[in-house]
Amino acid sequence: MARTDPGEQSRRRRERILDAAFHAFSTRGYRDTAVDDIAGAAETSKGGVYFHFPTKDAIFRELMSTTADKLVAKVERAVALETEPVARAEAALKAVLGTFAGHRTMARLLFLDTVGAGRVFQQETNNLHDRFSRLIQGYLDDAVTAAAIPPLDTRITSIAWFGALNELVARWLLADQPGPLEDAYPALRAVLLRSAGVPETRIGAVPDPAAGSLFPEQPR
Amino acid sequence: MARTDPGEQSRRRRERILDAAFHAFSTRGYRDTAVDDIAGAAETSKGGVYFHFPTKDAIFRELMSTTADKLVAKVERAVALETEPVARAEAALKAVLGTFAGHRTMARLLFLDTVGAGRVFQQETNNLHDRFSRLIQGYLDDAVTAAAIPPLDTRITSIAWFGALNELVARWLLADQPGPLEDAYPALRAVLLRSAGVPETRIGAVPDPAAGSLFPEQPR
Amino acid sequence: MARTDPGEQSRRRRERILDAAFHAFSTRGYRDTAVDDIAGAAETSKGGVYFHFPTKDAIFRELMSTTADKLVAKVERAVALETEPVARAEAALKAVLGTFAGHRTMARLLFLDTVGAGRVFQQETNNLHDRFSRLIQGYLDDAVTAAAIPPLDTRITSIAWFGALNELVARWLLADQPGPLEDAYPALRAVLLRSAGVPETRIGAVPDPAAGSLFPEQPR
Amino acid sequence: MARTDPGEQSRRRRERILDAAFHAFSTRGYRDTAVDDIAGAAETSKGGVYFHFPTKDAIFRELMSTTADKLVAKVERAVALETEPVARAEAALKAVLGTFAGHRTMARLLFLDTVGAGRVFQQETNNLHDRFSRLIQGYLDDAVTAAAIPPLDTRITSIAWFGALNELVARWLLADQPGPLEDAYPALRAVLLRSAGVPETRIGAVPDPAAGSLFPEQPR
DNA sequence: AATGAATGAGGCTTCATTCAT
DNA sequence: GATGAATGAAGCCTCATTCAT
Repeated sequence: MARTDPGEQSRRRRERILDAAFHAFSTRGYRDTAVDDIAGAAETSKGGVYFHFPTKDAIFRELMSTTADKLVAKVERAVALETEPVARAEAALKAVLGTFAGHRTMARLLFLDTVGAGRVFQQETNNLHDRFSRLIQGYLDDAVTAAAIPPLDTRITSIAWFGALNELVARWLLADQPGPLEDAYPALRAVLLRSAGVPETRIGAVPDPAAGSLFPEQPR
Repeated sequence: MARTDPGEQSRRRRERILDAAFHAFSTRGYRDTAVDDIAGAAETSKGGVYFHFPTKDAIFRELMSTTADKLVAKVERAVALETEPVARAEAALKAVLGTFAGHRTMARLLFLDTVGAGRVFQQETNNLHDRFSRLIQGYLDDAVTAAAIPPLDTRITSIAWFGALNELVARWLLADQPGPLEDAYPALRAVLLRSAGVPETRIGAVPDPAAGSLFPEQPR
Repeated sequence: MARTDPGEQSRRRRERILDAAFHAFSTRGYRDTAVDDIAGAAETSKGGVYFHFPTKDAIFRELMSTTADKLVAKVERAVALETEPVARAEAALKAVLGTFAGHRTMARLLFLDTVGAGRVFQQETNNLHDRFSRLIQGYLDDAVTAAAIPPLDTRITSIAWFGALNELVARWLLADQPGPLEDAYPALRAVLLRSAGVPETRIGAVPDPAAGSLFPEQPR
Repeated sequence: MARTDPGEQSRRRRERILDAAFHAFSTRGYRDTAVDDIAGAAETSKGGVYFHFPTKDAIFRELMSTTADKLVAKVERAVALETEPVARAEAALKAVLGTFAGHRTMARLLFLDTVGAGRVFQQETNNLHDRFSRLIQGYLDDAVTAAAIPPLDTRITSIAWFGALNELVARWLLADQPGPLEDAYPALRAVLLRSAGVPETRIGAVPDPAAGSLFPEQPR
């Protein structure tokens, strides 16, 4: 009689809660999001939320890790299309930037609120950042091995890359009326490739962006 | 005959409160620090805190801005000792890293908890990061003008620099048993200078650090 | 099969809170009643109170208006039983006095604490008093139209009536060991009817009260 | 050397505090006036206030009684100028109304905030109202004795008079844009004299006021 | 599975009063 | 006499979590 498995509906409800939480956390931050808000947005009740998740922070944690999973997968798919080491690094960079450009709230969740959630989540944050920087480090190591770039401290370099990316996205998120995030790509690419010692010839010319397009100067 | 000005003691108490708040915010974060905690640590009462400050976030704001002031002043003093553009940038970098190395909690306050404080402070955070990245941008612009480095997008580059620095410090703060922060300096210096197009000859050789000294691999 | 509607119990609890608040406000006044007191008296918790009402003053407001509603309804029912204008006015008077006599605390809430609640409620108070005096004014206007009383300033007269009533009740409330409130009815009736120009013959003889029965002289 | 008695200055300061308190209590009410507010307005410090008065409510009490004293004295002076009983009552009425008309804040203090101050002051209020109604009662008793009015329950009547007066003043205070209080005098006089059985001939014609002049109907 | 109601610890802020200087 | 600083008891409200139905 049932058109859907038993449990199918439950799974759907669970998903609705996650979506609602995702949106709420991204918008208002962890501390400023009440479980009631999530329940309301998911069109269920507080009790309903607690049926599917043991605590508020379990929701947050799950969101953090699945979101990161998605992003990592996306990066890996993009990287797999390239073979040349530097091109692979570029692909990773582009994938990340492109994803955030299209999913402002995802960026917000991953990059802005991790600490905001409080000390409980610092380990979580640590893991997340670690995961990403090690992903980058892997590509850099490959490039070193392939002699595409000189030997260098790939640990520090990958941290620097990730930090640079992070900061750029964060500032873009907080800016009043930012231009498209992708506008920053050429300049960022140049900065990062240079920092890893990629030869200038490989980098090529950097097109001059419409000055100030990404972060218009606000009169203030 | 009074050994202390009138108000001298009051000022001292105010300072004690700020110190206590500084430590508490740095350790536990804004949201997880109760005014009672601050009062207790400052050996006064809640009412005493409220005599000196109108609200909890006024304390936070004052701390943020004076701490930033101190750091900026320190950087400017260090930079003033150098004349050659790249050397100036290096001095700035070293000053920041050195300061944080010696004041772990200051770093924590400025770099980790800004967002944690909640959306009220995002503007504050924005200002802070902006201030620092523009400081860096100034030095980069000078270097471009002096032809010490090729023309480049100094806005993006300075954001990248700040982000790289930020991330490095943050990871150092969150690491379990990190080595001295200064150990990271040579590698970071190389990465950043390269990213700005400083010629390889000017950068010189990067000493090989004791592998993994800064972030010892944790079995996990 | 449930013996009680869903929500029935909730409504009961809500009512219990209102009752408790009513009693507390009437006894100690708005400012001197803590939400904790209300919760305690309603055998629930502070949180329970806040589940049913958004703020403390929402409770007060609801109490004010429903109490006034009840009283107005009572007066209107009593008045409807009479047709002759002066008799209607008398009925109204008697209904109010009788209600207060039986519900000391209701009187207290409506008449003593309105201002005590603070300036926020002055508008509320204004409305309440206005409502009552206009009710009276209506009856007086009818009486004028029916030529039962001479033309007069019914606005001022109704205010005077309400004030007289108010003061009498207030003094009765505050007196140490007052006699029954109804004892004051004959004299008050005479005073008010006379004030509206009702002919002496219609008023009739005023029975001599046991001297001082309402407000026994206190040695002091 | 001193041009003023010792203590003269102190007395002046005390007076300044009372004035400031008077204004503050009248404007914001007892509970919403902080001792700091009083100190500030009196251009002294909190400690200064506590040098002159033991507690906040002592200030209030003193203000209440001296203000009442002044008003009583004024009434008695006005009454003393008349000999005929009804005229004396009229004089009292006129004096009170006239005083309030000129001292809106005094009225506010005496009539609006007495209960607002909380239960501590209910006795105080009781005394105040009692004092006034007995003053009136005295004049009514004289009038009865002089056979200017028929025998009646002067206690209840005086309470009614006071209540009527009180309510009229209160509504005038709370009205948005009330006309001059004195405009209400003729009608109020008529109401009250009639209520005490003063013959219609003695009352005379009541001039028709500009309709609604005292309480303009507000569209709402 | 879901709901709404209840709980109670904890947070920020206010303010009358006290007191050392 | 006066001042500013300090105290601490309340007060209102929020919210993660639990639970009976």
